[in-house]
Amino acid sequence: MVWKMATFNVNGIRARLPIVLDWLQKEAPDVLCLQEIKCQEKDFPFKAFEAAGYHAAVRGQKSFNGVALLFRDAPEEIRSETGRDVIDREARFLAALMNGVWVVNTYVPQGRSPDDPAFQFKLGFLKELKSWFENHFDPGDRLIWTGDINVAPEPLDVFDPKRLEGEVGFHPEERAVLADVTAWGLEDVFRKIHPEVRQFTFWDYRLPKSFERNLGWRLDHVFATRVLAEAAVDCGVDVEPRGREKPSDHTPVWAVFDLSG
Amino acid sequence: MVWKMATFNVNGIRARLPIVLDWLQKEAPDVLCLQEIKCQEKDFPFKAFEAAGYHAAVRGQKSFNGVALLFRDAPEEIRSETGRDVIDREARFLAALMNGVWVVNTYVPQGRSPDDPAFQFKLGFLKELKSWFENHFDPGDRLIWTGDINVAPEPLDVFDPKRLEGEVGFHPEERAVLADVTAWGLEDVFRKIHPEVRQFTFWDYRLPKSFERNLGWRLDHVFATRVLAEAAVDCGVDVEPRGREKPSDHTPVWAVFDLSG
DNA sequence: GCTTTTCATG
DNA sequence: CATGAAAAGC
Repeated sequence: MVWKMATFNVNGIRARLPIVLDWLQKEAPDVLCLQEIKCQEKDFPFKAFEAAGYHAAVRGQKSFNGVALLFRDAPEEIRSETGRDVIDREARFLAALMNGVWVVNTYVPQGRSPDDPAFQFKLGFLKELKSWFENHFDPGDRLIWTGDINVAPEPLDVFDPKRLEGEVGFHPEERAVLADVTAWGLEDVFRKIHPEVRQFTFWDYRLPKSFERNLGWRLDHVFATRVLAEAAVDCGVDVEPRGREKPSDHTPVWAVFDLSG
Repeated sequence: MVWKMATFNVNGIRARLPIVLDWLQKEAPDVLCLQEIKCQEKDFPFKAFEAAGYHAAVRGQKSFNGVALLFRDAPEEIRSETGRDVIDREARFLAALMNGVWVVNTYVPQGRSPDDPAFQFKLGFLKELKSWFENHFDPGDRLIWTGDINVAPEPLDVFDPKRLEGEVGFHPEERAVLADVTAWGLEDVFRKIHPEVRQFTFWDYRLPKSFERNLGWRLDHVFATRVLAEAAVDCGVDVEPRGREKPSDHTPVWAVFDLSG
């Protein structure tokens, strides 16, 4: 069975509804992980997605954050909480077991600035996630950790690594903590398939013409346990939605896996 | 010379720009009087109108009110103040002499409720306008008073005169004051041309499906001095803009005059 | 309902 | 440069 997943930080699902619906139609993933839906469950546009053939699970919050999963086939299990302090503090986590794969969708805190308490919140979130993986899963399981991870892992993943070194999103401490999480047993699927490609997933609204000048960051990831990463057939970033009218500042990342084995 | 004027309460010119541009293209009036532009002069979209072949005069105010004139040919004179207390208090008045006709564009205060100070403000505005006409013009001049007058003159001008009797916009006191202004020497051009037609120009957003059910009011008017009213060739309400996506709650009223005589 | 301002967040 | 919220006005 060939299985396609994707992740998209939409920056407000209500504002981005036409773009997301068009993308579902065009790419027809089995699952789409959303971040920054910026609404409560009661305000989530379930109907529009039903009409497009997708069901949804939502972990909402008023105004900020919020994550969701859109899927064609009912998941076997859904988790919107880890029972831990940091991760559960805001609506940033939603996991589901679908087609035998655990899909863990996170909106990792942005971190604000390295000397802000938000930065420690970000590091704490990542550390807690690692311990949650350790306690609930085995690196031999079929598991994907995806979403807006808000960390660019390598110099190749930011538009100007010298200038951006030490900035939030490309700070050595974050990269070390991220490396520690993935060291549990996760591979960066995009990087595995495209070892040398400089491809971003986020372009800041506040930097003038950032998208036109490709001044971006690769912050949205698909990490998979080794068994799954070896089953990855393809992985890519679709830049089209970022070029449309009223785009999100992020654009979708997708991956295809052959789950036959 | 055949001359076409129109009036449109846009409820925010920035939000209504596409609708107004389409309407100018479609109807090509010589003058379009706008009300409730809801912006300061510095935020008025002059450029977009220039590109469409129209120049603008603006009496702006932050957030509320605001009136403007769009015209093809430069006016001979423009007035944005009367020098009076009530009319000049807010951005609700803009007059220009164009093609030998004085076009007086007003956004008459809505009045809020009959026991609110805003209601007296509305009555005072109308009374002051009458005295301004008396002091500056002669009923024999070519003059048009137009805009959102916020009064339905007759039972035929509201969707349910029994139910609405005494409500703001159809209160006997306002109708009396309006009748007193027009008694100076102004005719209701729409009503002169269509003596029996029940045609509204405003449908409240807050009343569910008001437009679809035609639960409206005729609040936007073209009053002309007798000489001019006799030169009126046609007058109508264009309901199309009110039926579009993201409409204003008002729709344009237009009139055509034969100015040859 | 709909548009505006101001505010908080990214 | 975006989003969403809240309040004021009609």
